[in-house]
Amino acid sequence: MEQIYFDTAKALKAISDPKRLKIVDMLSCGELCACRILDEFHITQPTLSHDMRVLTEAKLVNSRRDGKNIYYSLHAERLKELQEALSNVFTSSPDCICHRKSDHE
Amino acid sequence: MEQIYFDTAKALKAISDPKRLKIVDMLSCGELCACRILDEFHITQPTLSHDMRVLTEAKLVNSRRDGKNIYYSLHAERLKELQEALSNVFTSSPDCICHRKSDHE
DNA sequence: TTTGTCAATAGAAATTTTTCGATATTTCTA
DNA sequence: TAGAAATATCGAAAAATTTCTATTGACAAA
Repeated sequence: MEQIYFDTAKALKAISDPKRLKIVDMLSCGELCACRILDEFHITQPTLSHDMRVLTEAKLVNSRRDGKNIYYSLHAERLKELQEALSNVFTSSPDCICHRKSDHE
Repeated sequence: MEQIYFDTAKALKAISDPKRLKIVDMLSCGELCACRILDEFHITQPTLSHDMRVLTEAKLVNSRRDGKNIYYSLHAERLKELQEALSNVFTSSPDCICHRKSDHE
């Protein structure tokens, strides 16, 4: 199977959770520190840390340290790539598998 | 937490799998029967049946019976809605949570 | 350099997801 | 109507995810 399906699925999995989706939404207005994000949820600090790791490992979110705080922001380019990948999947393409012959036709 | 995050996350979860993402890609060229889809993967028939149920329950895919076969097709409107929901999440909005005051500011 | 604050990691329990073999259901055809 | 073909459902095992408590690590301020 083509790599693009694995890469796209991994990014989608990272945001296929209401909490992480809301975090991305929050970050869309600009960077926020972990403690600020934590305020919005009824979860423990390690749980948020895990969620942020999922988002950063999927390259959807950047992080930087400023003193004691970690600030998170969206990886805009990567998000755009994800949207484009989705558009490609959702719309017909000439080299689509379904244009090949099969025994069922 | 807002309902839109749950609804969107559920749809995303349905396609956050390389196999199901490829199935959507295949369907983007037009409807296909289950047996035709099964040909493309090294999985058993019950496994595909489960995957198709996930996609149809997320309303991303329609199904219809024609004789012995079940034909699947994309639910174009719903896919469009998903893309729009994602765009909203990815871009800044005036009522974003991060515009509210907090103790950290 | 000690102490307090913020975030990451370790380890574990609970839940969800994936995937299978076996079986049931639906429909066509002989 | 009996058998074959396509798909769905059941029940279970394995793997992945979620989320916690406890602890560690990084940094700043006193």
